[in-house]
Amino acid sequence: MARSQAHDAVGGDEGHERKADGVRSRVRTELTNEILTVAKHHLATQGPTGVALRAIARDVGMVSSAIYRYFPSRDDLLTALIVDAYEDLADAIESGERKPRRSDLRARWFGAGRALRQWAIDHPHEFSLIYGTPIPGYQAPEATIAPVLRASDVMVGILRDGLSTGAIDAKCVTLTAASSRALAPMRGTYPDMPAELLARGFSAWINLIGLVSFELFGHMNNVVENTGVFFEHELSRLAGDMLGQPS
Amino acid sequence: MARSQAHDAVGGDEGHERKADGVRSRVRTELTNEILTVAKHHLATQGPTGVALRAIARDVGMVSSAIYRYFPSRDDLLTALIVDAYEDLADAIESGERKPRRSDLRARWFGAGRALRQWAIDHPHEFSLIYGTPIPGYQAPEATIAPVLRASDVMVGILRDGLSTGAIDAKCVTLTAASSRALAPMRGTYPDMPAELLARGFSAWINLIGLVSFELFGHMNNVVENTGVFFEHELSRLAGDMLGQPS
DNA sequence: GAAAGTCAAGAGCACTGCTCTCTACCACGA
DNA sequence: TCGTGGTAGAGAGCAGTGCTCTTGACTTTC
Repeated sequence: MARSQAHDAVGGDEGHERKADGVRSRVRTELTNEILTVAKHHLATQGPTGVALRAIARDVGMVSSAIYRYFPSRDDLLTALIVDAYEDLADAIESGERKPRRSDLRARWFGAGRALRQWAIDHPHEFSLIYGTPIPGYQAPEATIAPVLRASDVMVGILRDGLSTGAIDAKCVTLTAASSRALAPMRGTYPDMPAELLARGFSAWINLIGLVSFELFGHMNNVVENTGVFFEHELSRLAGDMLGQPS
Repeated sequence: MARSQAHDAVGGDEGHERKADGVRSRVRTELTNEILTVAKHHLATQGPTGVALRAIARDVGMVSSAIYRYFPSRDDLLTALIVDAYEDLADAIESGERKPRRSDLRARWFGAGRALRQWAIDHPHEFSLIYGTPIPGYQAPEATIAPVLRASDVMVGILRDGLSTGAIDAKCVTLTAASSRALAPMRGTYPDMPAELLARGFSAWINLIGLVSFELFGHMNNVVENTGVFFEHELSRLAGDMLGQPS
């Protein structure tokens, strides 16, 4: 839930935290939590423009300048919300993929995909914060790496299981030497996986996010009538590409 | 370039334009153009937040309230910029697809895809305005339908030519009855095309936009080293899916 | 030439992020 | 136990935003 990170971001020198929790620091984290909760509510109801320090301060019951004791700038507050959203999304995907029995790779893929779409529909502003236009001055903090990996771990996990049981053919896609080289960072993250399969998985992931973005951002108007059905169709197509055709 | 639309949006009752161009209306369109030019410059250099009526008015050399004579609100100005961006993008894709000889479907697809990516890289804020997070209160005006169709016409054109020469197998993808029904609006736009092929083409288009978004929005950091090479790889994969493997 | 319509200008409202100073207060060390 | 230093919130203020309304000048039309 990223609260501790937000706290650290303000506190700065950890030398003061060795004494653990005095009364003061406890009140501090409590207030930090309250600010974040109110900010999350504003984000969910009014979007990013609704995350205004003054408005949040009004709701929390303190003066606007006091907020700066907890978050040095509005961007820092938004960053905390972004980290929160990443964690939330990872939770949703993980729980969606965990429901089917482990041997049914296709069901696990569908579970993860559906969870992603449903979360995006339920939290449009949070999804936009992650996969929409980035905030101007902002660049992804370190804290987002972990939850991003959690989501990709789920997807790679499906492929890995399919590979070990022989359900997936690693050579399903051809990859030129240059393309393989281009994927070096990802191959470093999952050194046990064949590059071909990683490439295919990343493609599918991009496709998935693209699908949800298209739907959420209104680019399916006048094109697709029933976006849910179309999403299922695409999910099935991608499953076929990665895991082979259904039995 | 959407200037005339923007003008109409303000003028409102067309009954006054029958007398064609008096001195006054000519000055008016000239000023409208200047405002839009300045706004485009601000958008390109500082992003959407830089499109501030007061700042634009300062550059144009008039008082802020005067802008409202030409654009009733900031959203209307942004809408004009969005329409402009759509037209610009359609221009780029069309010219990119038109370079190779007509019989080389694969080259035409690559030309269109590369043009899309290059335009997005050259105009990141304009791309974000179109395919990024939508503006809160905003919904796509009628004027965007035409340029969107221009882009999709290019893609469908490639598929149509491949179909007529027999290079493409229409039955390359299976489509359930429900999926076919879900695509009713698109099928209405291109009644001569088989639904299977339209579905495949739309998928590829979503994939393309997703790829460019991922790259532009920084989601390929720590994953892909050479995004250009990866994009070519994906372009090739999508071409294989739609047009068959290269000779 | 007078009436009608159009326009820029200016003041003003309600916001925004952010900085600065000032004064309480609380926890800690001597 | 009493100072003292760091932390807290409060308030004023700056520069900017979108937007509205009124006022006076101008152009077009009859």
